[in-house]
Amino acid sequence: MSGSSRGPNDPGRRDRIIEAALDVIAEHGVRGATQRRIADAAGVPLGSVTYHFEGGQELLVEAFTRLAETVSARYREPLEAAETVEEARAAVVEIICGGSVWGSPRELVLSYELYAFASRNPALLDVIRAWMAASRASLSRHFDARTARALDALVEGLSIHNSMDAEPMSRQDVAAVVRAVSS
Amino acid sequence: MSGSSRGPNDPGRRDRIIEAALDVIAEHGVRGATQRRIADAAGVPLGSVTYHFEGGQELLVEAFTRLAETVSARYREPLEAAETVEEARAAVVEIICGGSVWGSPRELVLSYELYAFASRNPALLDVIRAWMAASRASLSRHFDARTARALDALVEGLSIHNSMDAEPMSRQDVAAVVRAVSS
Amino acid sequence: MSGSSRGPNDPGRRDRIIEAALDVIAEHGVRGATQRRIADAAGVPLGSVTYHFEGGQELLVEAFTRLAETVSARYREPLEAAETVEEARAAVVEIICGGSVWGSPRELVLSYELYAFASRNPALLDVIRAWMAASRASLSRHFDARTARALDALVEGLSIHNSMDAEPMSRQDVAAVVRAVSS
Amino acid sequence: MSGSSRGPNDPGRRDRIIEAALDVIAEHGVRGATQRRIADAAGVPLGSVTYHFEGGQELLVEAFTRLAETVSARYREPLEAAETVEEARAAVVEIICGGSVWGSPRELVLSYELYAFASRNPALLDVIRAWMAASRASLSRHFDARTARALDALVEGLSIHNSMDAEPMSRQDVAAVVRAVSS
DNA sequence: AATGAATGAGATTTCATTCAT
DNA sequence: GATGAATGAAATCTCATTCAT
Repeated sequence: MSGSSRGPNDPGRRDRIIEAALDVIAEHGVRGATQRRIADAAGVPLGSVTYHFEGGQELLVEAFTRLAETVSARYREPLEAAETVEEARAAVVEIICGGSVWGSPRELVLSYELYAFASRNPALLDVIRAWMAASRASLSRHFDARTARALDALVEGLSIHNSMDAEPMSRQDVAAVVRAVSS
Repeated sequence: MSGSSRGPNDPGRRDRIIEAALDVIAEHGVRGATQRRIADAAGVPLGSVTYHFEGGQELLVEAFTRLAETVSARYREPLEAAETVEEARAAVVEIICGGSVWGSPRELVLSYELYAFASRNPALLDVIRAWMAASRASLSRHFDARTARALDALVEGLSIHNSMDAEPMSRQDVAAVVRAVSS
Repeated sequence: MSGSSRGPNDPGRRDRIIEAALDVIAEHGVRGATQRRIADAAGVPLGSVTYHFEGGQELLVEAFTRLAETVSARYREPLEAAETVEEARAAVVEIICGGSVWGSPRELVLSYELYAFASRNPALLDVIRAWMAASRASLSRHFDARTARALDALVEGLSIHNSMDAEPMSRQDVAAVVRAVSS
Repeated sequence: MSGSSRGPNDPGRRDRIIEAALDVIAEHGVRGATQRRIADAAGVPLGSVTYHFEGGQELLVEAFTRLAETVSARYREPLEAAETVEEARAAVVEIICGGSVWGSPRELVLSYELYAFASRNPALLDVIRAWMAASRASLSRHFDARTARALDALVEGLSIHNSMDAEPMSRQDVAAVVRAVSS
């Protein structure tokens, strides 16, 4: 009975492949995210990728879905913790300036890849819409619908520009803009 | 004798290939932008692509550079035409809601691909920075630096979200947000 | 059920490709030794060549290494069989004139290709040096070091010239020269 | 009348291409001797190579023919200058050990390429035979036919081995072998 | 005569997928 | 269930040659 052949010997493997896929996409882009590279990054044999995922498309969809969920969760937390409008504004500033949501350039780069990829993939477009809806729902606990939407867009735009600018906008200026939009 | 479009004399060919590359990227993504597809889209033989461009990377860089210049120009025009702050605000609203800058989903999709691609290509990062600087310069004719930056980010964020939302933010609401940020 | 030569189980395939490579080099030169031709000669699909060898360079190096080992072994045998100096001289003459070492023009032609190729490949230069050292070691069982070296060079030079001359040097004359060098 | 279009503007160009071809073969092998590389090495446009030579084969044949003539001439001179047998022996030793004939590894490497290439090119085989005949004729002024042939082979073999050995045979030893063969 | 542009053929390489075990 | 071997398709790249000027 030693070494049973029933059941997965490595239950976390599927997850590891998904995480590795995101790493590879961040480093090489969707274009360079070949199954072999993903397998290497995950430390599993190539056949394992084909075994766990029916084609490369499926793996990409799952990876991006996970990305959206992860980032979305990190977005929601500080907003749900806020109890006053003032705290909510501070949370928005933190999301834009702090490293808590877009922890590293990694997530932001991945989001560009996601947007590009989702343009041709309806399933992922739905994932993005759900993500956006969740973000706005969190904001709506503190702001009216239109302001929530505007703040959400502001987070998006400032995050992108800050990541590309030589010097990002100061936290103080971000706070001023957030206040202007939300009052 | 009337200018055949083939043979040794086709001075616009290089340009046509670049335009075709953008079309193919918009339709199939950077991942699907193979040289053969680009050649077919441009109506030139495959060898012509490798003749005019030293490898696929160079072609992508040139194509994205052209994209940035084109979109940047379309962004600048309405702002430079504006003569009062009020007109400038209207121009910003038009850029976000109208079809003049992001004429079609095409340009927006291409910009996602560009952001993703530029993350791994310093030369293109510089192109993007120049684009952003030009946009802000146009805005700075009417607004102070911080506001210019904020509006630029707002354009980015709202454009993206509007393109993905089932129903985009109304022009009226956009105008309200623009006014809030710029006063 | 009788061992099909295809499918996932063909352990000799790597070897067959190497042999085929030597055949193709002999017939078409290193210049004409394309992977497709080698694959055809080995009776395997093209993909199989790239699967077993990391690039064409590796295949060439392995093929030439095998050539050196094969020819070297054939060189050594008659010399190790010899028990007297007289028999050793006869063995040298046999190596030069008989078909035992340079069985066919094939091996000699291959050795030109090897020398040319090794000029730009340190690993193969080492293989050749080992080959030469082995040859001299065999000769040194019967002759002093300097004579061994001279005889080895003589074998080389006469083999080459005989293969290109319209009429090779007679066995009798070869024997005389060998005697002159080794006394 | 300035810049007449009649007649070749650059009469030495054909020669320069041939020399460049030998340089490229020495550096990259016949396999790497592409017309583009040769054109670059000669400092002429690519079209010029096709213009002066009907196909790459012709260029290679001419280049190797020139090589044979050049090396052959350098071989002949010291032997024709010799007036006694003793001087002739010294000349042979000089050919093997000195840098006068195989001035650099370049010529020797080129000769491997030539031998390999000539195996599949009858015209070049004739060039090699003529070269060998000329060498022997020079030697025959001082030695009998059989000895001439043996010395010629010895030159070949020792040159090759010396070029590959970590340490070449000493001039003194070479002289002893030459004497042994030629007495 | 001479050449740069152009192109088709083909060589190399990469890749997703299949399959036997 | 899991995987290494294997392969065909296709993408990239190289090259000799052709052609209009």
